[in-house]
Amino acid sequence: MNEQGGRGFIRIPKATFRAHIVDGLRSAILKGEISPGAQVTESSLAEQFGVSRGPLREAMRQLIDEGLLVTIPYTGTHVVELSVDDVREIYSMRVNLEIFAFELVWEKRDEAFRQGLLSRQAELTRCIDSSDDVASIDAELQLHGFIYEVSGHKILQKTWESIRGRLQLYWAAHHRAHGIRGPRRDGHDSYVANALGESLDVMRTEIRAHMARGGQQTEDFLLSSNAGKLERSDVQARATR
Amino acid sequence: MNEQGGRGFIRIPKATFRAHIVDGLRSAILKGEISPGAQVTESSLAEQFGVSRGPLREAMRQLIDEGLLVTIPYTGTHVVELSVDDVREIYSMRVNLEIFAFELVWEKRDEAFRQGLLSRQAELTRCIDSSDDVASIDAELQLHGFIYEVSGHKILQKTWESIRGRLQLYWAAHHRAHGIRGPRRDGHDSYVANALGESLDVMRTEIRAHMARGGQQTEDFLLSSNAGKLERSDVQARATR
DNA sequence: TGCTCATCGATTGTCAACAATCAATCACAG
DNA sequence: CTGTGATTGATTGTTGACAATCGATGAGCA
Repeated sequence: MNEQGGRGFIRIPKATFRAHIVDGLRSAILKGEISPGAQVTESSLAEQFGVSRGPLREAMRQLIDEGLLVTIPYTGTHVVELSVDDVREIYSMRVNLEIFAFELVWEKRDEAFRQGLLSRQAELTRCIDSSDDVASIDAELQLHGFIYEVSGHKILQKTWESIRGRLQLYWAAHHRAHGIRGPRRDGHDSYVANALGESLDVMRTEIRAHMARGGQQTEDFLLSSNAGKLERSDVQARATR
Repeated sequence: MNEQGGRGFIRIPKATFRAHIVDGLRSAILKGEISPGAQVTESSLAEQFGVSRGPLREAMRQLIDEGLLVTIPYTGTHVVELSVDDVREIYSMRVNLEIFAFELVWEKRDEAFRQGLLSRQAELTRCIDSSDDVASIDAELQLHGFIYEVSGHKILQKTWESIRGRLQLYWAAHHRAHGIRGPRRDGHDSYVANALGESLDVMRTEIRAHMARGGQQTEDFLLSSNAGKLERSDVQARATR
């Protein structure tokens, strides 16, 4: 894990240390600098971030809430491990949430919506064409997240954010394991086309198909890479939020 | 998980102060002992619960995440205020979540499911008949929550829990303001009947109608009781999570 | 060998004091 | 009287030290 040279005396990092640490730690987890299953201790992280255990503790608590960390009282805290069931749940939930978001947005689609969707699609295409896998993961999340933003539904948005982290974690692990990640560009082309199309029912079908493809691919990866890790379920069973 | 018989007499969960405080504080908020909009300070609560500010702070952070508290850095923390938009969002989200839950459960409905649903309906009816409004709120939440439990979908369950608190807060405030709360018993009778019925589509319609009734009732209450409270939006605009 | 139990190191949980920030107040000049 | 800037009290943010708990280790013994 790389320490960014000393600790810059840049005041006003974020209104509070906690928010700053949350971003840094989450980023480190999603970038794979701390691999799934690895233990993270408050003391070492506090030293790395140059703060005391207090704010760091609260930051970890938030990441536990986001489902990126798992903790066992008085014992230890680990980066969450991949689970096939979790991935199934995430994708089935995504189908549900994204259809709901489109139902909210459908009648309010305007030129700005069209532009926003197309620009994000273009960015995603660019990242795929240049084989920048890490950036393409982010671009894909930006594309899908756009719908939730436009919906203006705060609870829906927060729910999306609560699963986005784990989704990104799965994708990032998938990328590191398989070298190439390869999201289906034509899949997103038809996704965007239908999102701008005439029929909401067609879009519903598109979302289900879109998620089925992505979910299946991720499941296959997990089944192959997770064989023989039985202690994980044991850890999760005893874990508390 | 079964408790090992060895020394399993440690009755109190007492695992951590934080969990205990979260329950106590949330209960106090939902019971109205701290009214919406009231300020809660860490020091006074710490003294009240007989603990230091550390664990209490983490407990508050969790309730902030649950949407029961709102905090402004370095300034203060308040019990969240009712907002018409929030209620709209909660109810629209509930329609979505509960339909999803029934889609998951529908094919797996068995005798245990039927029994669980009927017993909770009976409990709700009993509370309504005895005019125990506070208990009927809890009973209604138990009835609806049962669906999410049975679904076995952890993310869906957590999402439901993340809005349940605010829903309960609204209902409790409604009850205190109007004296009588009066959930529609026949509404729940048809709800349960359709939940045990043959057609999933009918159940979808039932859920939409059920939420429309409850949502409209709560909205009317908020519009009448919240007139002239404009500074609230100001507070929420500056609040951070 | 195989089992029990005390011990030890590691990690999280808790505490009380100190620092930073904000909002209200008040003196004061125009 | 009105607006403005310093002051002050209140509240959250941060810190380092101390306590409680857990899992592993190894000694002791049948």
